[in-house]
Amino acid sequence: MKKITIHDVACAAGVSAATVSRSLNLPDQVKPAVRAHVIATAERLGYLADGAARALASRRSGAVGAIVPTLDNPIFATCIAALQQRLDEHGRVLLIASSGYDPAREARDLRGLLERGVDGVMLVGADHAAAVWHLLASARVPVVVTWTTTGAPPGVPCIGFDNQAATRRLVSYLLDIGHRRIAMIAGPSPGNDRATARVAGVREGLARAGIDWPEEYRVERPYSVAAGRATLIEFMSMPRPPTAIICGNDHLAFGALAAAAGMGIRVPAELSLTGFDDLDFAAHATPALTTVHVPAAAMGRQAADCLVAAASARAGPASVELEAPVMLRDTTAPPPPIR
Amino acid sequence: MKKITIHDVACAAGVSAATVSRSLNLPDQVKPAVRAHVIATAERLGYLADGAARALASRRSGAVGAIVPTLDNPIFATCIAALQQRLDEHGRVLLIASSGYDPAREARDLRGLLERGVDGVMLVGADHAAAVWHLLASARVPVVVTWTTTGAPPGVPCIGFDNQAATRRLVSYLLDIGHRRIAMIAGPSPGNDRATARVAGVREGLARAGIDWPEEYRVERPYSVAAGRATLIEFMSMPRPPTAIICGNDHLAFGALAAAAGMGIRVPAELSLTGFDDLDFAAHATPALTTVHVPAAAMGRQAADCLVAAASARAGPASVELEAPVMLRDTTAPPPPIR
DNA sequence: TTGAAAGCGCTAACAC
DNA sequence: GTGTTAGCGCTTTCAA
Repeated sequence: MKKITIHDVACAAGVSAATVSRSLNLPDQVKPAVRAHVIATAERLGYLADGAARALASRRSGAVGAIVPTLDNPIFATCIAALQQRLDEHGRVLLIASSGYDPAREARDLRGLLERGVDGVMLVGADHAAAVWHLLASARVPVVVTWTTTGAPPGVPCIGFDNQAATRRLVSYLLDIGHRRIAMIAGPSPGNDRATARVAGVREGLARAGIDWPEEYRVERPYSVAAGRATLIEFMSMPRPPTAIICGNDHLAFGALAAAAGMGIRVPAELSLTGFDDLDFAAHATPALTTVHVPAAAMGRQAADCLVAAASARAGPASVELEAPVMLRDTTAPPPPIR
Repeated sequence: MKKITIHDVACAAGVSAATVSRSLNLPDQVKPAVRAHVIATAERLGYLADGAARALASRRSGAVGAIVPTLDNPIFATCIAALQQRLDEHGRVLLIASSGYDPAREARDLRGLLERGVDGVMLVGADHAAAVWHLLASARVPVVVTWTTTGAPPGVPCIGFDNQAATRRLVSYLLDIGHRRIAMIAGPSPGNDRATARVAGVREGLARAGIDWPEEYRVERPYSVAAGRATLIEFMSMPRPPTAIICGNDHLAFGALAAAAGMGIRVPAELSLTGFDDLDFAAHATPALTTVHVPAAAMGRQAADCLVAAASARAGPASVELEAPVMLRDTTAPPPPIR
């Protein structure tokens, strides 16, 4: 028993292949009775369309690609989950790749996606290898940049939020409640405009208040619980330790929180801690983590809509700026009185 | 400027299209000098192969599909991350779908993947709609079942672990340290053989010890932090509350942990709690969560290898049983003395 | 080792 | 509304 093609269905239904094709794809161009009969026949025969042939003839694949830094961080998984679900509703499938924060690998993976004929691509951040933009341009495939609102080439829509403003607000809040010695455990900046913007936000917030930000209060670490743990110990072992630590993401903050507990440092009474992402568990940590809520699911959904629109009509894809509110919870409080 | 095809490259390089194709796909069937020249020309022209045409002619797409219940649970995201990475190393791409634990949606999504011509499919669990197995069989596509070692149709390899044995071991441990009133917050059983097996493991462990398991000590809840929270309150409000609660996954356990804290119940002194999955944060919860380690990344990696092997050779794909060790941490201890 | 030619299964003009 | 006819861009026998 060999593969069933559109011809087999056509023969069995007593119509032409074109009519079968139309019954399936352009239902209202075919007489209802015929269409019903064709569809029933296709079903009876267990016909499964050949996507390759379809894509070759119609010049679109119905697939969308996405490249994220990693799927191991739930914040990206959440975005991808939403993207996938929305694409599914549009009858599209999702091709996914992860770069591991490596620009070269990203370019290579993008090539792979493009060769598979994706009708659109979602990227995280605006900072990518030149090859990425070249490939995208020469393949003439719609792109959407997420997680940021700035830095994308002209014509590329962004669906994101303002990373810099978010940490700036965090700093304002900490200053308001009395902190002056604020440190930051930032994420890796190479190829990561979000991490860079978050640092800039802290710097900006401090500068606006006329507060100096000593070099040693700012370190760059991989996004991991272990790094957060180790770095908190470093910070708190300084002769003049910070009273508040801003972490580049929630993983770092969880590590810092655990290390503080281990060192017997009470959070928030003795030390304030903030995260970034608002993962599911942030609200359930003990104490509950003050953090910035990243609208991951919303970005995924809107990216899907944007790409589907761009693929069908030439619906001028507009950029969207989403909210990234500070979630004040229980890891922040005024600093202890100065001794 | 239109799309560059293999013919353009052939012309520019002064060879035939066949030679270009071979230079790219079967490099050692072509004289090194010619090959080098062809590849350079392709590069210079910015040639990007058309996957649809390639797939149509060669009858394989280089894509693998995976359907997971949800990507929003990091345990599946971790598996997918590993699967994707390994496929990437093999030059394959990953098409991903999520069923939301809905068998009908799973069948529909599988159809979508199959129509896109995936060369293999990874499924979670062995309990699927009949349509799923039919589709797979008639499309003659290799499948691999993960997360379990039993229940798959003959000939379908499983790369998983023994869910039942895992919770049985958990129960043995709890019995050993003195617990007799053991409750369970199980996950939704419909279409979920893992959840069912985990309940069976608890039942078996208790039965082996000759201990009765009252109906009211076993409830089924959605896999969410909120459900864990609410259910713990229910359990602890019973006239005769359990001294230990086994949660169907870590999310439920986190919720239970938070609720216990809220109720002023000390864990593990007054109540023992266990999870299942061993998410990143399990080790960093306060107290650190005793749970079953699910080898999500290992399953993803091995599933990738299995599918790639099955697609190229007919390498009899073998089932693999992985370890799912109990991670004893700080949420379990002997029950309080009987008053 | 290379080239010529025949499709792969489907869609999209274009006729009828 | 439906059928006919060309390809879509590539791989792959088969000959040379």
